[in-house]
Amino acid sequence: MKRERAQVLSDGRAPEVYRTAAQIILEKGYDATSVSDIARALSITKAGLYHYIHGKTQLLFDIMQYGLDELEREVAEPAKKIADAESRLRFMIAMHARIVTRGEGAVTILVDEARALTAVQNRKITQRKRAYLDFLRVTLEQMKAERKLRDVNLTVAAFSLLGMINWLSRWYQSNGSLDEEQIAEAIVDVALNGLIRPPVRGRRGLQAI
Amino acid sequence: MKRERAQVLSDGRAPEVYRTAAQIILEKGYDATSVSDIARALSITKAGLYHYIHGKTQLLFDIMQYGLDELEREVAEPAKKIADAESRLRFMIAMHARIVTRGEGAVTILVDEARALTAVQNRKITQRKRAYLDFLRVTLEQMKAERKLRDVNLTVAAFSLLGMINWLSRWYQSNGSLDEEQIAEAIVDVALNGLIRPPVRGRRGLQAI
DNA sequence: TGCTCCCTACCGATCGGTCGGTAAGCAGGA
DNA sequence: TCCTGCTTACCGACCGATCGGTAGGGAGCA
Repeated sequence: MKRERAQVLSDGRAPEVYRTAAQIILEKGYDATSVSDIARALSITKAGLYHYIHGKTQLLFDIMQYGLDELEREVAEPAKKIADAESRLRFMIAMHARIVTRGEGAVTILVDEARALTAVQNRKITQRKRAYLDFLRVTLEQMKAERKLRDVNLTVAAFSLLGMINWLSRWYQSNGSLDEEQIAEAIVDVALNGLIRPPVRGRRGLQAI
Repeated sequence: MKRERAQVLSDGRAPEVYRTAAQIILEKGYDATSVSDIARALSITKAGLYHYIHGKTQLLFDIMQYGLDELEREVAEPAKKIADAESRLRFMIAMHARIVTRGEGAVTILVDEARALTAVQNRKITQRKRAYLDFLRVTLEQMKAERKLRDVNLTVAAFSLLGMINWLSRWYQSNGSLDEEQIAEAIVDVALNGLIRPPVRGRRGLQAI
């Protein structure tokens, strides 16, 4: 009888369930989030929530897999179509940063909550993470071969990039003075060109002559 | 009568308690660490541990305060004696990175577990964190005034530095191929000079004439 | 009828924390 | 030297609360 609150063209609440769970875990952290918290946010009971999920760690695992799906779909796959290594790197940094600032949560959860997984789950996630890191490294190696890179340690370089990007989730606020696009550009700029002016090799004015 | 197991010049186990707690929280995360876990590692009971601590969150708070003490004592205070802004920045990045790779835990816990604090505790910690960030910013501003900085957003710059440094705790392994000193130098180099070669402004050889 | 979706009611385990109590040591007066 | 008084450093037992998870049932739609 009651037809109120009818889901328009609903094909089930499953997506809503996972989106909501990701949001709450993003805010409070996985351990501090109880299954009841998630259920409450969905206005159902805990037992009702278990209709959609298969355990708390499985839920976390699924969210992380989705985060990796996002990275592959929106960063890695499109990047593979960019032949020039430097352009590809710029794209990857900017796009990855955009996903983090977008604030959907899955990618941030992916990097912050790995400890809560079971050993088996962790192995699968770590493997996919490594593939992403390797792809980033390959791009850096290609740039090195093209003599476009300074003489930097590639491991430090790759992790520094990821550090800058992942750290975004700790300080970026969507209502702040910088929008997502400015942040993405600024991060690319800082990562590639560094903070200080390159030492001047000859005066600029003279060179212009 | 029994004199065995005499603590040589012991002034109590309190330091050991806090060091051990920090190590375990660093490994497992605050929420996943139970008070019993810490007690077990110290070979005392939970009730016995409560002789030394005043609650779980107070323990976390104290560890974080110690982390901030470390940063102030080993980074900020010495840095204040360095007049040149660029030298000061290099010192701060390198020293901060060394504290993280040293692996004592307090500084890493400081940045990773803020959510678990009470509102009052969080305010105090946040205030001290902000003071550290402001000091970093002032140094960047000074460099900007000296025209030593490229035209970068200072907020993005400061947080990118912290991101690179704090991310170290996620990937640095003390038995890896890079030692703490190499990492510190590499991070400074990447942060200040970036990844790519500066665009060549006129050929070197010609300029030498 | 069977399936989806959600409920009430409940479980065992574990959590942070507290209780009363105690063994050992030390300081000082007689 | 022995006794008293107090402190430090712990322990076993227990508490209420909360956790993740489950059994079984019911309403509504196909």
